Amino acid sequence: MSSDQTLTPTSYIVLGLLANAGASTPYALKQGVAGSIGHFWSVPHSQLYAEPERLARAGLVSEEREPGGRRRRVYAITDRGREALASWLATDDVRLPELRDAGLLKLFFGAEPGAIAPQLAAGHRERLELYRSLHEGLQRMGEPAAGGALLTLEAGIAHAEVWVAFWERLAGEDQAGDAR
Amino acid sequence: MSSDQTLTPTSYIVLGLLANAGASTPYALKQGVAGSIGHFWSVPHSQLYAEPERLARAGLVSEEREPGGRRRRVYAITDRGREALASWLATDDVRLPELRDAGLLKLFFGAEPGAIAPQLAAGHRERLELYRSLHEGLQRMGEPAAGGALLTLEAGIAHAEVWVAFWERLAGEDQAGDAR
DNA sequence: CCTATCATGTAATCCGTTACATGATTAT
DNA sequence: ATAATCATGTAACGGATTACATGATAGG
Repeated sequence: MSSDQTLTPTSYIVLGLLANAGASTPYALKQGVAGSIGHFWSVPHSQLYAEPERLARAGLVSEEREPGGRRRRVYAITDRGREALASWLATDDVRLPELRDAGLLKLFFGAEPGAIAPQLAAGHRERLELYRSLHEGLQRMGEPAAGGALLTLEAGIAHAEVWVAFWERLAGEDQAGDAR
Repeated sequence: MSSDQTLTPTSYIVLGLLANAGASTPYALKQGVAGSIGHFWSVPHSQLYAEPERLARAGLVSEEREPGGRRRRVYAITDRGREALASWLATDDVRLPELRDAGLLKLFFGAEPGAIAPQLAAGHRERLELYRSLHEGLQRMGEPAAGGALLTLEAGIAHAEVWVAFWERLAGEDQAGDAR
């Protein structure tokens, strides 16, 4: 019951996944992240070994070992973990996110747009199409309780569209300038 | 000349500011960040004391002390620092940024949109208006060499618009649902 | 058989966040 | 004078990145 109270976003990702998927090994968490929220907030797999340990120390998850074979660690969310997750979900802590985009940083400091815009445009376009197909897939199989994922993807789509338009504009302008 | 080569975005922010503004104290760097790039990529002031030290060890900036008074440290970019900055600006390292938005995270894990949307909508709207006025100001005083800042603000405006629309939609939908 | 890739974990390093602290100015 | 804010720094702690490592499983 040493609840230090300083939970990070990584903590809530682990708690959230455990709440949705039930007891999981770190590897299962890794799969869970990769297949869903990881598109918007990735977590290196080493953290998915370290973080459940911390949460176990805080009493928010329980830790057991598989009986046979590799005796892997299996984590499950506890009642206190559910409480912590629920109270986080309910609070309106409005820390506005920053863009923190390395491409923008370069642009700001005077990089030639043509040197970076095409690659970024292509990357964001690819991501945009992934989001669209994921969204379509989720919608098609009318999952209940997938509402959060749908909304998340909608936000991702809108942002990817903005980025594609932005970098494509710069790529185009530069190309025009060079061609003249 | 111990060039470890592992420069972070913070490193380039410091190098970029020193290249643009000339020799600066950490406090001047802090002002520089706050007034410009800090809107998109903030850096706590403690880093603006630590980072120049690292860069000095790597030979990318020089460090001197004011002769009189407080003998504050003054940093200036060196030729090697300019090279490092220029080569970073020229490379098309396409690490796509992630959204990493705490609000989205909550949404994904099932938060009630109405609990968080209004605050976020308001916050993003405020930021949007700041960006617009900064953009207008920059444009009005037709600075040369402010092209990067203008483009950065244009990206910021487009993203803020997307966020405002997204959270306002959720705030509205929820309100409608509650009102019934 | 051999070699990729998947699965599963540990270790080291370090940046970044978060306090803590105190000297100067300015305002009341 | 005294409070408040600006200016200027230091210290500690810990999460995140990155690399290192090795056992299974499947494909060729």
